[in-house]
Amino acid sequence: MPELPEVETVRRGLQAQVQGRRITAVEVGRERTVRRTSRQALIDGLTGATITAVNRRGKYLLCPLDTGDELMMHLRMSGRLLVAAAGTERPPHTHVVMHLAGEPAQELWFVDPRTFGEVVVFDPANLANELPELAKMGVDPITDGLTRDQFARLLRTRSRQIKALLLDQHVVAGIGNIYCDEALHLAGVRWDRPSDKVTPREITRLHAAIMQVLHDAIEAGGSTLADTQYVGVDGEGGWFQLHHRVYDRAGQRCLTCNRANIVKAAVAGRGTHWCPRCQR
DNA sequence: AAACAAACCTGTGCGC
DNA sequence: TGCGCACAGGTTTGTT
Repeated sequence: MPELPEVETVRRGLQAQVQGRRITAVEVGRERTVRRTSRQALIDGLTGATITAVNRRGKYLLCPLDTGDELMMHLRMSGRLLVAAAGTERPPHTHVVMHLAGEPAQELWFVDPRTFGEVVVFDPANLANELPELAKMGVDPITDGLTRDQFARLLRTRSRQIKALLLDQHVVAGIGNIYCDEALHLAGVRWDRPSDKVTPREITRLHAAIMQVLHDAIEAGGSTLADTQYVGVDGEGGWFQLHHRVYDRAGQRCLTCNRANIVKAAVAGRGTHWCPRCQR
């Protein structure tokens, strides 16, 4: 579910609501959510700690603590982070609850029906051992910045289908299925083009498309689909889904050429949407 | 090395 | 209305 724009929206919400606050108590329901370490490790690592910042790299939320450790939260497919008044009835699948010091008395909930998401406290000095995939993460177009030439080099390094390369978090961090399809359509590039055969002009267009779609989606608060799985920390959804030009529009007329219909096919198990007329 | 399938789970939407 | 199946924003792992 949540890709870079959704996670960034959550990050901003957390920054406004929980940065600088101390965690007074922690409850862990389902242990699967803290499988990277353990229930006790999370409780010990967070109780009494103050969240000093809320950062993001790709789809990873990273909160440095005043203890020197860092809190990492990943929403995967169905995770949600919600800030609510202490004592409010919790939704089903609330697996972690952090009680926050200060007024008003509030709680931070990690809610996750499919339990693919995770929450862990780690030692940033030992990143390569404790979170190896984060240590090898690629460039985040928003957090790190991504220049057109830097992007061009990433495409030339290897020959892979462009969609697979864009989705590879070790190359570019944060792009998921929705924004990948949207960016490729904006740029007029088909998903199965070999990355090293994309022309310089197309690289320029694709780079601009990625930056634009991520930027616009962040401005719109992300995409909330019909199942309302994704929402910000206040429970409000985003509205970028209203601007989707290919995602979830299979069979509908392309909004760019107004002639062909959007096609959807399963590519490596992922739904892939494109316009056969606009994308070559 | 690249491409794919399956796996991890639960909820929803669709066709019958 | 009810039932069963296909499918879903992510990532890892194993197999061609």
